Amino acid sequence: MYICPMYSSELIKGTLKTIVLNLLRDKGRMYGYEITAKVKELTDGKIQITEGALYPTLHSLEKNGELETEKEFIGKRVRKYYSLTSQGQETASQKVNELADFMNTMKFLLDLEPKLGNA
Amino acid sequence: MYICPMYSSELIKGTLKTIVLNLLRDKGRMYGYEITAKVKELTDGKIQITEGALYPTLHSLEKNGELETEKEFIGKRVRKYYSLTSQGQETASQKVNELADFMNTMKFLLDLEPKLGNA
DNA sequence: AAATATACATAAGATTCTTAAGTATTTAAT
DNA sequence: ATTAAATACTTAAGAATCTTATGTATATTT
Repeated sequence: MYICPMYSSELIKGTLKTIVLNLLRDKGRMYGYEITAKVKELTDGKIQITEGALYPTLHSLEKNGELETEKEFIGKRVRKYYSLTSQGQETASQKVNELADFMNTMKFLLDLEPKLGNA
Repeated sequence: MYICPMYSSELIKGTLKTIVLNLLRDKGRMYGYEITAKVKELTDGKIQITEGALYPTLHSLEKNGELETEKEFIGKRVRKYYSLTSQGQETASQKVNELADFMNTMKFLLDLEPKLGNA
């Protein structure tokens, strides 16, 4: 079995929003730094979201009405907790379903199994 | 079961080279237009590679020594057949393995199954 | 005291796609 | 016969999204 130390960045591209939305759906609310740490932990370091990728994505999702934020002070330091809006809940479901479907298609395409009818 | 008409472009990004290399490994040699048609057919139209994406990718892979070409005339029209170099064979294997590993990781991450040890 | 971890933000540059336009031959439809 | 659609390739402008780097600041560990 092939073991990959870390995935090439092209693969992460396109799945980041889905990862974030799904994690927030599961955990309720999280802050940015926590998301990077959780993804790294859950994937044994194989997916490491950089801050330069994450924060603009979070801002974009918030601007688009998928996420809402609450600020909290931990001592003197600010934390921004993100959670899904109701629209974000729907988007999360759609994105996860689409990715699951895509992965099935890719599996078929890469295995090049004989094509069966859809009946 | 969710059915997707066509995947959002972010998902295709990052998998195009892998798709092309794998198809060429399976078919021996193909020309560009044939690749777009084959992928569309195999995926029921869910993955439609545009020419603006494919041709630059083929040129890039050739420039990088993964592919080699033969020109053939069909009547007065030129066709460029692409096939894998020995380096391309290796790259194809690596890319497919990496993508398979990535999909396993993503499946785990999206299902959020309880983490099991790797022992 | 210094190094590392926590926690955010953002800008410049790279990559890779979409969209569009261009060229030209061949086949199918009217 | 003429037109439209399919075949077949190329390339450029623009958009999206990531990497890399920098900046700021607090908290914890060595």
